Amino acid sequence: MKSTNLYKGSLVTIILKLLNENDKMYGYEITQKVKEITKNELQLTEGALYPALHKLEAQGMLHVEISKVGNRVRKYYRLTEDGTKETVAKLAELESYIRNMRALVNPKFREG
Amino acid sequence: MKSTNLYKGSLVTIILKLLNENDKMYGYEITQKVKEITKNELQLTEGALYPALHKLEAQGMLHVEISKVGNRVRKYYRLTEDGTKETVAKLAELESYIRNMRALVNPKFREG
DNA sequence: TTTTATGCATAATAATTTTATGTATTACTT
DNA sequence: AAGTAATACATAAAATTATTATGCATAAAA
Repeated sequence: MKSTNLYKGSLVTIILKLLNENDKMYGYEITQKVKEITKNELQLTEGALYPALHKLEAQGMLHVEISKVGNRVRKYYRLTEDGTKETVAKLAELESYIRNMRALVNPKFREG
Repeated sequence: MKSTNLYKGSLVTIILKLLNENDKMYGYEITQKVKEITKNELQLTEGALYPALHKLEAQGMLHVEISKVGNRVRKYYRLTEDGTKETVAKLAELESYIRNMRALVNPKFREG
């Protein structure tokens, strides 16, 4: 992740949501998708991405499927059932975070 | 900071914005203000807050003014000029972050 | 009078990410 | 044909940030 330090803690949410939307993806593909969607504003670093994928897999959130394209190895990741549940939870957390930050930063968003 | 790990990296933004809005505040007051605004959803931990205030002071973003209320010491923090500039920058970063996260998480927010 | 609230502080630990590497295949350019 | 850029994985050391656990002390409330 290369950008502001605000993105700290957002990596898992991003990975889960993209997998939720795209069925299966491999690591490099995720980095490219993020660059594309954010118009180069956010670049996932490999040193953050791969350990995060491995951890999610170890936690049973993702299932891996190794594929070979020519002589090159690809690891396709897919959400498990638990991963899908976790995605929902993470998205709710993000909405809550955004709501709270908006309230903190903009008095207009503070309700009585 | 006690909540999701999404808040990692947001502490400085929160502190600067509250000081920008309230002219001067002391540490404990900041924790209470955050609780109030977020309706207890976000609790700043002292172990995070005080070191952050000290660091911002060392960086020249904040100016301290010690005050005594009864026998109790309070440290009022106030933005310096640099601190005010930094606040503007941090708020812009937050908006950018929210925009990017919305795009990542909600296809509706992706523009061509 | 004892608990809760106010008010500061720091140190050890944990978690997450950056930076720096490393390996290897494939495509593009000159 | 050779060199560079892109694709694709991986990990380890260092840095950053926050949590947890303390510690001290005053003031208010039960």
